[in-house]
Amino acid sequence: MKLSAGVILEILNGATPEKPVFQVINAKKIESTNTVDRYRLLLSDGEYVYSHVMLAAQLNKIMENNGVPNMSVIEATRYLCNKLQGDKRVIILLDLKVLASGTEVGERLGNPVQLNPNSIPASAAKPASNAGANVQNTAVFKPQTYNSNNNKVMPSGNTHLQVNTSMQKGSSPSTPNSRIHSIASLTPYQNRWRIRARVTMKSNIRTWSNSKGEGKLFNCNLLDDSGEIRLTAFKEQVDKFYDMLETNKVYYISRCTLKTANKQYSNLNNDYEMTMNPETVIEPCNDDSDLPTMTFDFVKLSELEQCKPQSMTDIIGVVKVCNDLSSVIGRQSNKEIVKRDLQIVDQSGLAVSLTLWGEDANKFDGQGFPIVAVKGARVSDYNGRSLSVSGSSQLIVNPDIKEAHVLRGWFESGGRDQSFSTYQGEGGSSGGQSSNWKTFLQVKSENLGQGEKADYYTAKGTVVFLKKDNCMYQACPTMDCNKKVIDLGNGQYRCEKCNREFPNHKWRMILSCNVADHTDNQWITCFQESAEALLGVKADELGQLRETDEMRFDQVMQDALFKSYIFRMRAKVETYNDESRLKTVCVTANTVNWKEYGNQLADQIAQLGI
DNA sequence: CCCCCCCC
Repeated sequence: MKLSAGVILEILNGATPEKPVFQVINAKKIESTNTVDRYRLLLSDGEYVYSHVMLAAQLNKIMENNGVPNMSVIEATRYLCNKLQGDKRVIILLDLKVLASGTEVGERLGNPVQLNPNSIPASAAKPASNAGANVQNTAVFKPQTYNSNNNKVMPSGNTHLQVNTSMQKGSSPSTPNSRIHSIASLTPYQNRWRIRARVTMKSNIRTWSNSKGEGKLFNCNLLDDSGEIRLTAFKEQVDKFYDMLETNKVYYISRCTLKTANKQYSNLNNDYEMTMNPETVIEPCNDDSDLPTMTFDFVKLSELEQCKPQSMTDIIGVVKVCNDLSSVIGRQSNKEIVKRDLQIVDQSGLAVSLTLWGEDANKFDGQGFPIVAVKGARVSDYNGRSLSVSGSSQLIVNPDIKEAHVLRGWFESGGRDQSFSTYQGEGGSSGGQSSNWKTFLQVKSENLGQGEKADYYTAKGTVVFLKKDNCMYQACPTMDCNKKVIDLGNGQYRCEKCNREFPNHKWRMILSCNVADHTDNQWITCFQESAEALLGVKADELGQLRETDEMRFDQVMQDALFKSYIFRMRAKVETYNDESRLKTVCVTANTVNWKEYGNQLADQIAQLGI
């Protein structure tokens, strides 16, 4: 009996060969309370064994009549391969024919090896997959485990996270609750499982309030030697389990709700995540010495280029520069936040900025070139690429793991003296500043400003239109108060914000103008300084002109047209009266430095790679 | 059911 050797890989890579022949190594009933039960198969093609295989529900009858005993050789008359979130693929058998019963075959055919669903090798038929995909799964450093309790690096036997204990050992329905499942084997299609896992991260309790309601929650990350998963508790379950769950301790956990993880918010290597429900059972486990305490999926600093901005990734580096504490005012929170910028380096020859916030920043000691590992660092495209330790990140200083020792060895034996390259904003040199050069067409086609945060970009543009109506107003003369004043007519001007009258006012500008480049045009708003730069006149002087010499005022507006500048812009969609539109504020407008701009163009041309 | 994690 001949299996279609290699056919699993072909199917997973998009091919649809006719009537492939497989061996069913094992079948397991996945019971469901809210839909029909399904069967999950461990399928072999003689070369590979694949575990993400489901049987269409209409074939359940065959299974129930024991029509496909283990080791049966089957022909898949009809089948399909579905892509799930995270590029996972599941093969679904729609129709099958038993060519030889397992009772006759009796053994595995060939010497198939388990295929890791997280990293399916390409076959000749592999279609182009999406570029820029999360590179975490292809990190060059293998995930390692270590045990912080005894500070010994444990042997890394856990690099393959696909091990599915329940499938490999077969099901034992007589004791469904006593057997321990591996985290990697959990799917939303099972409802009877129990894991034994270590809490590697526990968040604070957070509250929320939005249009859908309000409540409180916390998450924690769970780890066993097969993989990791995020667990979230809401409301009642927060009260029930928050104190009980402690970081670094091990628990038996069962009866949580599994759902597909939103990769945007999770840095864990799991397609699913768990939510506690009223049935959830958690018991402490004291014998925890065998479980790993932390896994990393390190990405080299030179590989950050392939990480999408706003994604999370695990990184490790030597702190070459530790800057002093500083603080910023959060744009949305409007509160002062303490931060510290580090510059970290690794063997890949890159130096990247890593920002610590709050307590992490406060207590960080940069003496002696410490090594920092961050699980779930946020990647941003500021200055090309930079990193930030976010709330769900875990920062570990001088971790006792193999990668850290290798890094230390490299740094001490010459690494510290080598020169490092840095990421640049698009277009290369711009005095170390993030430039992010865009044409106005790119601004539109790339949907700049459509995200949660404002987008900054640089563009060369020519002023083609100025709205002179309402381009300036009489403002409160108090420093830092730019509130429009009310002309009381008696020579007094009232500021509602400062709640007082003044004998004078200052002039403030809000200049709407249209700027164009060779691709498109853009309406922008220029406030005081940038408006003065475009008009070549101070606001107070222009205000005088407007009141005393309208001809010359108009002339100033006229003269400002058709001049070119390098604009620094902040773009953000704003919603007003249910209508949302892109608002672009000019941060600075500088006269064109032609030598610099020429170099800039030359860089862009070079990047075309012609 | 959250998903904010900040700045240039």
